Amino acid sequence: MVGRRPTSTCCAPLQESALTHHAATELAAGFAALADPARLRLLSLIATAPAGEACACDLVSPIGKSQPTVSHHLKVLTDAGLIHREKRGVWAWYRANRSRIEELRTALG
Amino acid sequence: MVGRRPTSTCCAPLQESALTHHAATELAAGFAALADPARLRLLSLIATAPAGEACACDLVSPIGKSQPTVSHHLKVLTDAGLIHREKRGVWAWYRANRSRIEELRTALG
DNA sequence: CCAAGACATCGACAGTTGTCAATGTCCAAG
DNA sequence: CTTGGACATTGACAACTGTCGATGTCTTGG
Repeated sequence: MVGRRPTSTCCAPLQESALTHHAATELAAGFAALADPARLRLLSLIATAPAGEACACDLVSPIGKSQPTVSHHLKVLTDAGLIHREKRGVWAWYRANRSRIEELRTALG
Repeated sequence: MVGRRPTSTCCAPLQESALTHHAATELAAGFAALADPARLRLLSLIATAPAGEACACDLVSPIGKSQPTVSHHLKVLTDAGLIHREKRGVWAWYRANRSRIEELRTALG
């Protein structure tokens, strides 16, 4: 009953085979980024934004937290690979990384 | 815009509409339970166990943590609704709550 | 009733995390 | 060059989390 999993992507669905220590760590990091209400709302705001991208300047007031705090959460999401940041002029534009989200979704399959 | 979310489940997919504060909090609690390698491995061990259930006595050594620590993680998963606990005699048997897992999976859709 | 085993709970401690005010950095407009 | 605005980074602090040893609570077998 040792693990037999395709190391192709990050990890096989939870309900198909037991996770290795490494795969579990990788997955947990992803879910940790989702484990905060403010970040979930940021991600949903970005994912549902027109043209698929949102300016940081439009993300502060809806969240109801300070600008540094929102900036921090955006960094956490970025580091986890869930969103992508692009600086254009003075503004920072964010878009959702659908494949990374799908990766985590698949793990729950 | 407080809106129509299907009160049947917890919340609409992230990429379809912005999350309310309440829905985000509810979802975040679920993902927080998944945000630890040990808990992900426990969940995968339980979900892939024969007959769909696993005895706590078989979950300690694979995880490589102490018995109280494993017990703690099982409680976190239980409180988050991801697994269900049933005491039979001296042993505690756990089974995965597929619908709760599916709920979180749907949110990532 | 007693002893042993399975599991949960407690208490303590270190490490991590969310938050904000203050400050830094970069860009654009004058 | 100077100013103002948009974000990021830093520092500090309280709150939370993972971990373990010790201990408590049941249940079963004798």
